[in-house]
Amino acid sequence: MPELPDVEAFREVLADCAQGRLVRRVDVRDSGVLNGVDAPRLRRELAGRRLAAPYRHGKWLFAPTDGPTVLFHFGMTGSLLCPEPGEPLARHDRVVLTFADEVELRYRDQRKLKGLWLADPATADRTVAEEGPDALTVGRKGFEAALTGRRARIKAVLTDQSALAGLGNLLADEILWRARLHPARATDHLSREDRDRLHRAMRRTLREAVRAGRVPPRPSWLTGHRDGEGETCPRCGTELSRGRVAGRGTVWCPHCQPADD
DNA sequence: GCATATGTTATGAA
DNA sequence: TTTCATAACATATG
Repeated sequence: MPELPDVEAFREVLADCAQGRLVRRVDVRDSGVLNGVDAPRLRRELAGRRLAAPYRHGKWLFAPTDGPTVLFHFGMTGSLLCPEPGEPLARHDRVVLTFADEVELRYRDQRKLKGLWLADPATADRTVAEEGPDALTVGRKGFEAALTGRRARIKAVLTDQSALAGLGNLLADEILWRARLHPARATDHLSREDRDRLHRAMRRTLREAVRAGRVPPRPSWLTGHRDGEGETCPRCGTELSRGRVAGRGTVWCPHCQPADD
């Protein structure tokens, strides 16, 4: 599930649920989601700490405390929730933080492809530095720099976190559809106007998706037509094409997004 | 059993 | 050097 808009929603969960509170208990129910830290050390290092303001870069979520910083990456199936008191534990609730007033924060994850890290603030900064600029806030110049020198197919570049941070498979398809660019177009063959359209489409798509807390599968969006046979383009009615681009399942409109380069 | 799935990463080939 | 496909990770669903 998680791409930038989802992670942004998890940041809000963290801010509402945990910011300013003291950690009372750390319950690691499946240490398979811990990276570079074991359950006893996580417990030791977090117990008694106070959560500061969380921040996000790309698909990474950072939860600084008055000690170490907790890093979250949600992989394909992770989520963060602040359940009502008494909400029974779900099968995939892997880590539960309980705060001083019994408020709970749960990291839930079916597939355990990623998970939690514990880092000092400098290491957290290094994680950010390894990525491209955040897709939600990058301006036209930063976007230009992210594409410059890249010859890969545009979808591969958009989803390459070291070029631009935050876009995943659904968002890349949605943005390219809005910008009327075929996902397999060579990045270095795009015109300035193509890149302008692409940046504008990215901004609009991200703003709306962040507002929705996800990439919304609305009928007016491409994402609303990914599943099922014979789906048609919500803009022109042409039957959508499906294939594999940059190793991922890809949907595009053969009429709105011509392949020629 | 097979294919698919919104994540990243290592590997070997082109 | 860059890019690509592929497999792998762990699990669920159709």
